[in-house]
Amino acid sequence: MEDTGIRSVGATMPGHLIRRLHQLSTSVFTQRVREAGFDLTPVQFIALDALQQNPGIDQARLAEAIAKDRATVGAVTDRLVQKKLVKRVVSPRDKRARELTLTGAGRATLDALMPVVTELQAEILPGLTPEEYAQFIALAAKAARAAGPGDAG
Amino acid sequence: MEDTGIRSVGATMPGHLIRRLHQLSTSVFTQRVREAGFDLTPVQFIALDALQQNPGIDQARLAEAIAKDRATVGAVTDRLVQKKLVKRVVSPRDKRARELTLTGAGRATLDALMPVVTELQAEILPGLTPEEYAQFIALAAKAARAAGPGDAG
DNA sequence: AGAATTTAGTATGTACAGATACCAATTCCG
DNA sequence: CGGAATTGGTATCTGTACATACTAAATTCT
Repeated sequence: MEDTGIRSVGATMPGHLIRRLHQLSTSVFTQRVREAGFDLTPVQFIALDALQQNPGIDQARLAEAIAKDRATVGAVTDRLVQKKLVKRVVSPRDKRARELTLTGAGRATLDALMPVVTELQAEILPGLTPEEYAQFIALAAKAARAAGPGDAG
Repeated sequence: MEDTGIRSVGATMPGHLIRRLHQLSTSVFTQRVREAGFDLTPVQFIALDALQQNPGIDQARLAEAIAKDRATVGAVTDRLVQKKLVKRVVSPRDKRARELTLTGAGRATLDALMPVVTELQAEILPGLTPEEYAQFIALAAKAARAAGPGDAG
């Protein structure tokens, strides 16, 4: 790669840095998961994880757990149902709600992917020492916690 | 908000934390900018900033500067041209390329927004002390630099 | 010069992500 | 109990974001 003289932008802007890390994280995840023989996005994975930890919750509850809005979760759920990783049934207690559970395939996918995802996490923040990595996680978690669960809507 | 017993997910996963911060950052930016009387997304702002620093570059060069792919930059540029913040002309040297420059309105928008954006940055990482904030920026910048400019495409 | 490769931009398709609006079902409250 | 407010889900719209594939133009290599 030759030097084009183009200066990259936003090197000290937190928003831009976070956006960069976000796309890096997504691309590493998608690539490694595909190499493992699966076709699953980060959000789909997080949703499966949330459903394993909270079986039978409805879409609004899932949205809360993974910090997305209802419309997004509806679309993500559509894809997971279509891939037969999640079962969606109308709640007998509340006809508006749809209760979500992992299918056998969903559980199997999550089990197979968990070690892959654990291993890929270091790649998401390349060039950091283990101490720096831990520090970054701690700071990010603190900021995310301070932001609260309901801020993004 | 009452406790529903739903556990949130991914509290130690860097990818999920980064995704959370990304949405927080976007929502803070959009809200503050709208309050200032403008209708501009974070990516559109970064693009304007890049064009001010590198007037006359083409879309591929802009994509490189802001770390997006050509297709995305094409769409973003469409909107900036439509808003009359950017002028797009076919390069006389290379008939494939389109040279981009800020219009007067583009420069004015950038000037008006710069202090707003500077001020809003602290809000993107709430609950961090100034030292922690600086630390986070340093770590994020280090990781982004290690990732390299061409990794996400 | 001519063929092969690379590069710029666009088109299309998929997938988040939030805003808004809407319907249906439920809960709240008088 | 019955009207009002809330809640769950969907539909639509805008805007990233990337993959792939395609055209046209430029560059490279023989």
